[in-house]
Amino acid sequence: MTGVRAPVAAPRRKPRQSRARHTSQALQEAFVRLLVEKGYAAITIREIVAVAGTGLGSFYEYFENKDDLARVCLHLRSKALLLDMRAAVAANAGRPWREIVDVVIEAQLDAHRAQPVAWGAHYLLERHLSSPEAYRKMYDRFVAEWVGVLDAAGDVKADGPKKKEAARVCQTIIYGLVAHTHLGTGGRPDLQALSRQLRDALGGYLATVA
Amino acid sequence: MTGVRAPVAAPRRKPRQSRARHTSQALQEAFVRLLVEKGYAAITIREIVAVAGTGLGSFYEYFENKDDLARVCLHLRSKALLLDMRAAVAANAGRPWREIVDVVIEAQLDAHRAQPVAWGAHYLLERHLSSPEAYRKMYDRFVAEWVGVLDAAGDVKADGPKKKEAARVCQTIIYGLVAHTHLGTGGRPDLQALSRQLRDALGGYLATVA
Amino acid sequence: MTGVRAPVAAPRRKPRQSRARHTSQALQEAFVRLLVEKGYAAITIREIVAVAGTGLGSFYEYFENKDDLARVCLHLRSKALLLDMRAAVAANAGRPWREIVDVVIEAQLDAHRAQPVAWGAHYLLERHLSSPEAYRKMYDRFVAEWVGVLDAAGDVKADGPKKKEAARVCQTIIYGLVAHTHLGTGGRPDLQALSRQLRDALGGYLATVA
Amino acid sequence: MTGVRAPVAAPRRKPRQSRARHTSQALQEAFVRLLVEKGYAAITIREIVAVAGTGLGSFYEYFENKDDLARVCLHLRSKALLLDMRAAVAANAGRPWREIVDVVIEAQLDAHRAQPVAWGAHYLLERHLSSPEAYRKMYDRFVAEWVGVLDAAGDVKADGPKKKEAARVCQTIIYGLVAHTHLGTGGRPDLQALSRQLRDALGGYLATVA
DNA sequence: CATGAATGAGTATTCATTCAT
DNA sequence: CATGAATGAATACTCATTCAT
Repeated sequence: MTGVRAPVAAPRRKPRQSRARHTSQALQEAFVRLLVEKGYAAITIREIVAVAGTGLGSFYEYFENKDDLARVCLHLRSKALLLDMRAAVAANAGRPWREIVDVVIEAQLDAHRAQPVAWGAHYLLERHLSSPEAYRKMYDRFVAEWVGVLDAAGDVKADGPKKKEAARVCQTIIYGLVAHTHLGTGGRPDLQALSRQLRDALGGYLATVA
Repeated sequence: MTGVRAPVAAPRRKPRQSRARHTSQALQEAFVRLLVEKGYAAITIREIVAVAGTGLGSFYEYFENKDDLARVCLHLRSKALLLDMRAAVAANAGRPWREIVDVVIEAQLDAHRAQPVAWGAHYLLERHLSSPEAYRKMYDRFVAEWVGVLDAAGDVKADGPKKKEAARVCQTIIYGLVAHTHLGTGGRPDLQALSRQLRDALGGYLATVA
Repeated sequence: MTGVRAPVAAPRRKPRQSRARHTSQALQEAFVRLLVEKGYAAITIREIVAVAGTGLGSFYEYFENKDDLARVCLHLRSKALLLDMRAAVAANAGRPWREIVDVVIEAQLDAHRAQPVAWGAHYLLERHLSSPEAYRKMYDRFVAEWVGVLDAAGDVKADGPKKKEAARVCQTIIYGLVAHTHLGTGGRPDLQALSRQLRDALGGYLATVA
Repeated sequence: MTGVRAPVAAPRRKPRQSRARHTSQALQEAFVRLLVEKGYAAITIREIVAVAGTGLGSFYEYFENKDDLARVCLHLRSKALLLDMRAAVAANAGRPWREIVDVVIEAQLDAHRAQPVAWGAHYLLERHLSSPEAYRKMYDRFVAEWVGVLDAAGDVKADGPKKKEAARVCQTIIYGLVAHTHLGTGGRPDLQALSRQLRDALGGYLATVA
């Protein structure tokens, strides 16, 4: 130590666009690719930048560390799913719950159908990374979305607590089945069967508590 | 790893095992405690032995490394749960599925009721640690157990594939709800509500596909 | 480094130098400010340009690196002091040594009085930075100046070696007391007391060896 | 990030003796040797352990980092000097100040005579490393010692503030001359001349203010 | 002239693991 | 069987410096 710590504002800038977008994107893609190949713990920053084709320093220009990059990937993907779900619900508001749930199921499966491997990596990463807080936060976002789903249904008349519980259970069921299907099958999830199982499980549960 | 036994099979303890048993146990307990406090990645071997009150070298007398210790903890706990489940089913073979499922639910909840914090740590650990292979293996064991559950029911007559699918969905639902309840609530899971949710979800699903 | 001049020699400023002068000046001032706040080792180029409000690349337009900037700051300041000292001596040549020494003391203290904080930073920097060579070089310049001081006195008649030794001791005493006063007191040096101490110490020493 | 920060006591042990003493000693000696050879900033931890003949990890077993090691070296050496000084004064209490000052000068010079190169490194290191706080602290310790010197003299009767000022000036003079002699001459300080200069400077100053 | 995104050389530091006692 | 000092492989990360715009 040579001097006195003092209140000098620590500057930290984030690049804005174009080139930035490209580099950051490349790093994210490299990361996901490596994630599938060798698992989170085994990935080094040097590998990520090697695969991304950027310099080592560039990594730190865009992300704090490996966890930060992972969190960004996780967040972007689940946010997109959330939006898909919301859009599907909005387009079908007022219809009976059975139809709306079907619509939500299909919306989610469509998203997963497009990139099954990436989703596999996503669920893997999520299991590995989440602190309890991050886990809860993400979960709550989806539960809130499910409350919206039930609200949108024309034939659901449950009070607040009941509805929230049902939303939580629905989210747990769909998340469990979808995640398990993508985790348990190495890259070739049977989305046909998954669709049926989801309908049976969610339909059965909601029919019971409705 | 010699000297470690699942808590159900109580062997005659030879005097010389006594200290060994004690040390291994202490290490496991220290590990679980640290797991809850700071998360898997942040735990070092040095900390484990410090908390356990043993020497650094002793750790390596009992475990290969941190992962090994984690795997042992994970394995012992889930094996015990599996045995509880099996025993409950065996004692109620032939009864209708709704009753047997209730029995299974209660068996699992009893186990969780006894050590809610430890189970929270268990689910945390499992999320963090599992490689896809380990995950599948563990899952398959439980699915097989659920096939047994359905077999034991007097009123289930589904063919093999159908039955296996149902077993998988049941396992996913119960695992998802139980794990989420223990992860999402910081140490104070509402097992009352969980019990009801499980009955509704499993009952609803099975009623649908029965 | 072109465009930088010691404050005493005021050259005609060509328009095109204006911005350059400004940028270089801003960098120096930012550096000195940071030096006081957090110490040499902790300062990064990025911080300097952030505080100076210039671009990162601009730093390298004016300085080779951090050491270069430091050396420039150090050199400018001590050169100015040297010139002040010389001017004071020249204006009082021929008078008895006691008076001339008083004049030199006052000249130095005047310079320090004007910017006590900057001088604190200067001594800090000097301690940190100087290689033995740089240290010796700077010291020799001041010792030579002190030889001039003794030469200018009408009542000193010592031979070369004796005179050089006396000059060295004088420089060491004045440097030590002034530097210590600025280093040891956080920004509020008691220059009144320092003046008295310098007169006593230098006067006492020279009276002894005269 | 994988978990929750929590209040688990961070264990840090320090080896005690024998082997410990040896390793720590070797590291200190290697450091001093490198310090003379290439200067503080250029030294890497890897070099230190290479010269010391220990493993890389061992360095961190005994020191926090390079600064920590430097501080320890600095502290040990100046503490030893302080003790020498004190002992010399104690053995001559009551005698006139001129004699006691001579004794102190000789005590310090004896210490420096024994290891002129190491003392050169010491002054170099001190200049490089000291934060203002560390600087002040060390200085104050020596000033307090000088108060003791003046107290021990049979013929000094100054009041507190006056005495403290005189002590500070004496310390500054002796420190300045000794340090400069060791810094300015590459390893071959003329301690004969230094002794004379110290007597003249301290004697002259004290005679003036006495 | 000014800028700041990109770069990677260079090091500190951690922490699992060994093995002599 | 237990211990903990010694070890060094493995990596994260910083920050000076460049150069295309």
